[in-house]
Amino acid sequence: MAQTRSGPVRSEVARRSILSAAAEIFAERGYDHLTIEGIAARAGVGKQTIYRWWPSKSDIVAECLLERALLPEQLALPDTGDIRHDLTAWLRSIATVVDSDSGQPLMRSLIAAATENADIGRRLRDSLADADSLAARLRAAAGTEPHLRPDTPYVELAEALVGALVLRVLSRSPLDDAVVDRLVTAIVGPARS
Amino acid sequence: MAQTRSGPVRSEVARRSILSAAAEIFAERGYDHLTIEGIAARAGVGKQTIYRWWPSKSDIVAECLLERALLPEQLALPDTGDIRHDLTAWLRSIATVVDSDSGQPLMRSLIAAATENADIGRRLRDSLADADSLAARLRAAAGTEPHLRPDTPYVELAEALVGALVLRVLSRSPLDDAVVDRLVTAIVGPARS
Amino acid sequence: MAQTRSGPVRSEVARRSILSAAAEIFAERGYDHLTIEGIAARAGVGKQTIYRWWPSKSDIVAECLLERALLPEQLALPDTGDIRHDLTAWLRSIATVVDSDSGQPLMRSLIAAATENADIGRRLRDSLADADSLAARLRAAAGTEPHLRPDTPYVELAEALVGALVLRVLSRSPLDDAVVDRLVTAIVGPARS
Amino acid sequence: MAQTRSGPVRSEVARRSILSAAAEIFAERGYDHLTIEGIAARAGVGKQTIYRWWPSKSDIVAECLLERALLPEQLALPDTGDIRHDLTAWLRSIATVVDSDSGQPLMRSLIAAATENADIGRRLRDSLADADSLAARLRAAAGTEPHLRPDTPYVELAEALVGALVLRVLSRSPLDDAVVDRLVTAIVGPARS
DNA sequence: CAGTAAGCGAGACGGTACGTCCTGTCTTGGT
DNA sequence: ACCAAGACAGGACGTACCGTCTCGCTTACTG
Repeated sequence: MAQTRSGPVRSEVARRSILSAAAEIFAERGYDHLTIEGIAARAGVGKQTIYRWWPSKSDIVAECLLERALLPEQLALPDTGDIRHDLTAWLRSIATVVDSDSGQPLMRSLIAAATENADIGRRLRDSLADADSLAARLRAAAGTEPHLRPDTPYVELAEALVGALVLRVLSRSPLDDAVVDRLVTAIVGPARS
Repeated sequence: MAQTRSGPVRSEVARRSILSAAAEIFAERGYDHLTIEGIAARAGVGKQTIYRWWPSKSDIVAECLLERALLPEQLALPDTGDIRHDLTAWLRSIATVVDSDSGQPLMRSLIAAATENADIGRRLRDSLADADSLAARLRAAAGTEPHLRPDTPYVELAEALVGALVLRVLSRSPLDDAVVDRLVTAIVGPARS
Repeated sequence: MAQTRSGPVRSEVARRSILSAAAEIFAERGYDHLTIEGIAARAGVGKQTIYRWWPSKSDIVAECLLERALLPEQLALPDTGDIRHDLTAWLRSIATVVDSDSGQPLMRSLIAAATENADIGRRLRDSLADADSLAARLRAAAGTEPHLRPDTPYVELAEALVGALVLRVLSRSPLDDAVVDRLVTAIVGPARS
Repeated sequence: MAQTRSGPVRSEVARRSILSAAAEIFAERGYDHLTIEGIAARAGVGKQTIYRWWPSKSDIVAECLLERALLPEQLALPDTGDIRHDLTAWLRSIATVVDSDSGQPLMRSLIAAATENADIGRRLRDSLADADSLAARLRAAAGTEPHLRPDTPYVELAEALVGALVLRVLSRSPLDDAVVDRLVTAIVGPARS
């Protein structure tokens, strides 16, 4: 049986204050204006309490993502049975988030954080394109879409779609409806006439 | 007639020293260890000379990219006529660069720089997927690959491929041969039996 | 001929602000509440400007002493020709300073600073017992005081007197008139009947 | 009748570990590198155990002095009947301690501690010049030394001698044989021809 | 001989200050 | 006018300690 040390235990209050403060500052001012001192001040916490539990600010951001404190929730891929329609709707809802005044910097901040922290990178990929949603839907559509076949590498295809979004964020290209349509076409093939 | 200003003009020597110094430090230590003071010191230049001509360090990096001082050159898409073979070869040569010890951090640094500077983001996209190479080759292959049709949105397809690479870099996923094959399949369709 | 470097020169304004701020805080709160950050804040100066010119806070205090920013001025040994009377008057004026509410901590702070910085120690000794005043007066009195002879080691005798003061400060013993008289007697011998 | 509390009494083991650890660190690294956390760690003791029994680190040092854990023992004033010889021998033995590599910092550390704690100051004075040794010997010599008379204020004279030592430590002046001789002469008068 | 209250080790906590690094602006003297 | 050099005010870094506060344990007195 494991020997547990005695003494005080990690303060859940402090932990949550830190994550909330970090998420707030991140959303308000972006990743590179997110500082340990700022988090500590807003959370009402000593810096050491942060350094005790997280090795770097990117790890705090990663934990914020885990706690769903950073990204809006309405990004789930809908399921009407029509993959083309669902993808279009999903990309458009993403577009409204990403192309908003606050969304662009937020996404860029997330990508910046991902360059320092692999977990954030993976979460960025998975939270959009995880096996249970995007790739799975693509596989499920193999029967109805001639462009998609049973041996299509769905995971890579999903990744490519998400990657296209990332690239548009990085190049500040707008994600308007025409682009959404072309992206859907590029991935699932042209619409049947 | 306009009064032309007197005094010396911009020193080309200083400009090139600065870009070289920046490129070296960037390659050696990454974007976030790249500092104005470090550049000035290595370039043997006053800080003011840097601030006089560039508004931020990301703009210096952007100009380094323009001068081809940062990225290796062998990334041109080959052209044997076989799009599938060419893409595979191209991706593998990218993989050797990107999966090397120095390549991973360098790519992540570039992405980090892109989050601060739209030009870098665009250049990242275009230098890999510009209209004259990747997208053009995809369009040209429309005749031979059944998966690619005249109305396929090549630009977005090319972007998706590059985006997939970016996403793999961010998530530190290796880019081995099997992944390359699947990516090619995802983009240009399954190989004909 | 010496090659002088170009570039900006040390700011006299900053230097004086720092010394004033340090002297104020020292007088108000004592040596161990004197912090580099506190000095910088009150002086309206960056910390680096302090560290650029002084290796430690004790050196700032030493320079304050040099600039006569710390100790009151009325401590000069009077000269009426009567060494016994002059010493008594001088010690009493020191006593009023040292035994005041602010004087005790101030002297202790100076001693604390002296433990970190030999210059302060020497200045503490000399500013009270330097060759031109105390020791010189003792020597000059050799003719009139039987206790003092030409071969009396005046410097050490002066040092012993000052040392007695330091020791009283360290032990928080009051320096009342009776003690002053006994000290004078101990140093220059009993009064002639 | 008072309600006597129950529970364990103060741990003598802990008390001694703390004092030993404090004395060791004090001797090795000086008063300002002596920290409560360092003492606790070396003593294998919780910080609270220290704070429970001592209000500040200077009080720990004071108690170390009481337990004779800090100062070497050989500083007793010898007694051969010849006050001049005894004083000289005593001062020289102090000089070998004080002018050694470790002695100088140790004495300065003690003085630093004394600035925070009156007990240490008094002990510094008394442990060298207490009524039963130095002052008493001076009084006893009143018969044989013409410089010393029955009404000489011995206590202050002893204090002055010790103070001279303190001042030399503060100003980092060496305490060589010539200085010792002059100090003795200053205190007990010139040697008889 | 339980109950219970204090001492103990460990160490998390909110803080303060440290000394360093870098930012972007400015000043100086040289070319 | 431009440059190399670098001082300046300021902000953040990551570390060291402070003194207080839990924790779970052991110990010794008390009813």
